[in-house]
Amino acid sequence: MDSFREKTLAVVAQIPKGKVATYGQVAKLAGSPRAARAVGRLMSTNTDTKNIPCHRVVGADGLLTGYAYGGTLIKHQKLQDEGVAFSGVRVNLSTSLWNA
DNA sequence: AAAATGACGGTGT
DNA sequence: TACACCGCCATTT
Repeated sequence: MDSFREKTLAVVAQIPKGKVATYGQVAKLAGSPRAARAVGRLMSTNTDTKNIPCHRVVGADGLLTGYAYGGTLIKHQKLQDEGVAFSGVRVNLSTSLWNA
């Protein structure tokens, strides 16, 4: 499928370890700069956690959201374990934002 | 085919 | 700075 969801999943799969991307960034790379919502929806419905590191996708301000596997706590834990810098409850985008 | 939903984002109050 | 509302896009029912 060449659907937007396939592209989105592909983009997320390209996020390097120790880095994170915002929904808006992923959506933009997928081909629709305003499809941040669509991206999040796809993650929640598909939960391709085995193939897609959705835990590396955070909000525009670095705030962790959702994560259908075990909540934001697991997401936060995984990111931190990968070397992502955290600023309290949110990711330090200044140092851990994925620069495509 | 149409309406509703959702892990967002930006702006306004 | 915090809360609320509207707008955007794609998927699902």
